[in-house]
Amino acid sequence: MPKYRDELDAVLRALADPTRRAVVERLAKSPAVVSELAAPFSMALPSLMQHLRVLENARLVTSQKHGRVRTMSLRPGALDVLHLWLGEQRTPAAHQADRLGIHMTCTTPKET
Amino acid sequence: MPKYRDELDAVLRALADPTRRAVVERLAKSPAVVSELAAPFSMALPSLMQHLRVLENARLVTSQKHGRVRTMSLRPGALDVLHLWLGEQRTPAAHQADRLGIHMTCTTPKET
DNA sequence: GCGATACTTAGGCACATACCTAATTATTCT
DNA sequence: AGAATAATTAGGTATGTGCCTAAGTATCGC
Repeated sequence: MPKYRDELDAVLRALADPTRRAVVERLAKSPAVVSELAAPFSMALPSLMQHLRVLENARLVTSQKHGRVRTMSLRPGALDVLHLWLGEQRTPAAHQADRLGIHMTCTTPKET
Repeated sequence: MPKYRDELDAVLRALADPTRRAVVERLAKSPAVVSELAAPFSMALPSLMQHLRVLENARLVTSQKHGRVRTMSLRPGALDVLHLWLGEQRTPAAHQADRLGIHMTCTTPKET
């Protein structure tokens, strides 16, 4: 039961950094190897690696190494825990907001 | 345009802390005054105030002072930006599911 | 085998964050 | 007015985070 909280905490902490969020955004499109992920950033490789480790510890991404190349992927359902929490927060206030016609961008998916 | 990113960044950073998240959870139920919010925590008041300031800067909450009492409320739609981002990160599989009208809401992600 | 490639490990520095106590301000109560 | 209450400001510490360089390990291609 407190597992959910820990999971959520790790996920939010991981996503609180712009670099890591950018990595997640990139991986949402498709898996990529470490050097691919590193390319867009003007950051030393070990620094990026550290971010990748954080993402992996938060179980947002997984990786597997083939030869000397490590491929990272976004874990399917990795963000579910966040969705769940968000859902819980839209209790009375959200309902009120809905009533008042204040926009609540619910689970309306976007096309890319 | 980069406003969205900044906003998202502030929100995620604010939510990355368990104390602040607990405050948000509390405020999702109803507005509350500072001392009410502080009560559940074994934390000095100024420490909690700092968290409240972070939440306010992230525009997750608003406050107004009447006399010597400050009442904090969750800003309606405060979490929309997160919802929006989350929607964008849905994996290709999720996009497909959306198209098909399958709702992939998580309940309890347990097993690995 | 040998150099190039793709990470990985180790160690270190600077600044941010989360907490504290003590003192202050501004209201409200008696 | 004077004491109690609610919040705020000021200032300090300890740990965490994000970044770096330098050096190491393990493959791959010739």
